[in-house]
Amino acid sequence: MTTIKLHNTKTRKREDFVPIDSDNVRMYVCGPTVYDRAHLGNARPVIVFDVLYRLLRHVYGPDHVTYVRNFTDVDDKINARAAESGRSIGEITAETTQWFLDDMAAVGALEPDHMPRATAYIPQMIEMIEGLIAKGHAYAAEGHVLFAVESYKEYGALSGRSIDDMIAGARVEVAPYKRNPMDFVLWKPSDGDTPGWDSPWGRGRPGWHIECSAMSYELLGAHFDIHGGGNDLMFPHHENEIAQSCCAHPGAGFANYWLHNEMLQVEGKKMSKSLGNFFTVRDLLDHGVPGEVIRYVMLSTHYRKPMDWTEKKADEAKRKLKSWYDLVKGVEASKASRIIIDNLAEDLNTAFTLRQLDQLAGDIVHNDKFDGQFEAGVPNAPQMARSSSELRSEFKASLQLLGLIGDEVPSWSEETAFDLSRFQRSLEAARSVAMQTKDFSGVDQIKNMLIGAGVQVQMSKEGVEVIAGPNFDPTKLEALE
RNA sequence: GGCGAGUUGGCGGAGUGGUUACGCAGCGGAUUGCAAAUCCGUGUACAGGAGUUCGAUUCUCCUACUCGCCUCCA
Repeated sequence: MTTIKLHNTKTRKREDFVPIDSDNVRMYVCGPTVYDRAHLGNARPVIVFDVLYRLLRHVYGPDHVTYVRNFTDVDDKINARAAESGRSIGEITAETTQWFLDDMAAVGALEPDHMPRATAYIPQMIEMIEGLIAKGHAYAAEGHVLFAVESYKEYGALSGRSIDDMIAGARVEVAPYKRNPMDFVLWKPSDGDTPGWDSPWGRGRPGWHIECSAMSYELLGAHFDIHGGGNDLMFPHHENEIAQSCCAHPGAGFANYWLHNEMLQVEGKKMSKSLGNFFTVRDLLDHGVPGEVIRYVMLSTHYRKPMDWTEKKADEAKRKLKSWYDLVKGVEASKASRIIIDNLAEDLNTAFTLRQLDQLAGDIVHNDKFDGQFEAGVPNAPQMARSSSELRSEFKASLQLLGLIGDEVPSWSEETAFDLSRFQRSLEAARSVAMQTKDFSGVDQIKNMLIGAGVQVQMSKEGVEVIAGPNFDPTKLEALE
């Protein structure tokens, strides 16, 4: 069996992944707060952990992996959005949740086995909070319930901070009811305009971190294998999750492996609303960047390195994917290549995996030249180790494992339906005349106009081929008529 | 201020204690009326300094620089 190696943030080392129960490998990834379209940065953890999910399923079997990714549908950002738009909270979260699912499906992400919504787990959160109070890890004050960070001596271990360090440069909300400035909210009171639930501390709503602790416990238990998310969540979110979960279920262990993806940048700069280089996955899709291209670009950088989104990368990815898809049209997938699995098992080395795929593609092209010739008795033909069709099936399965293709080649990669045949005929006619007269000026004129319209013109001894290129513009051809 | 990641050829981006992935671009060639496409060939790069070592781009330390998180945001 393949040994997967993962970089564990908890130990800051690359470790062999050993599941608690190989019949049920359990992974929790922090999902979105549903108040708006997912931006490109949101897609990175989704794609990264989707690759891990696919790899785990491949290694342990599809029925032996449980992947949970939540929707946080109670949050002050949502409340603010509702207030400013006049729409109901339920309407906003339902719409945004569906957007997220649609957009993530477009970038090839499988749906997790469970996608719990925070509002469906309020009783479990209240129960957990009550338990924390009972054990002396939390206290109620002025309608709030706060987690007492000093009650948990491991607090800060994941992100490598001490409570004292953090207080020094603290940007924490100072509140008179906090025993320690780092104490964070488990429950807070709601007024008449904010959503709230009845609780032992009055009508209120949960703080940001408790939902993940409650839902992971409910769906995966007190001890599970992998917990993932963006590295911006490391502190405070994951730190607080650990504090809550480990104090609520002492000795259980919570998550064994913590994985964090690095942040995304755009053209070398941080993507942020204030810098104006902020865009959503939907923006890209609507501007003709296919989901597979987004995915390819994401996978071309290792997940623990900052990834720079550039248009150039997207263009290159598109070209590369097109050439790959050409090789697997109508091909039935077999088993993914060993070398692809092995590279993914090395802490998800997707960048190297893409290079290996390209190698496979090259092998297929090379193989095609001699395929079957030896068997057919062609003189001097080399015997190929494997047939081209075998290689293609393996290649397709490898692409599928990475989520870069489904059953069919994506339609965007097919050529334009625009009929170019009459241009081809006139070019052919002009060329055959020119071959006699040796005056190619007329041929070149037609050719250049076609090229100007984004058409790829290929002339050889066998004939003339015209193919719509990536920047094909039919309107420019009309001037030719 | 605290925490963390990184610095590899024109660009992107792997990897390794000793034999210089790979992609794109470029260059040379084959091919072509010319091109395109394709194919063949071609690149001695690892921030700076010190140390460990027979030998370091790869390990250790220091310096410089870049980036991110601790705020909206993953």
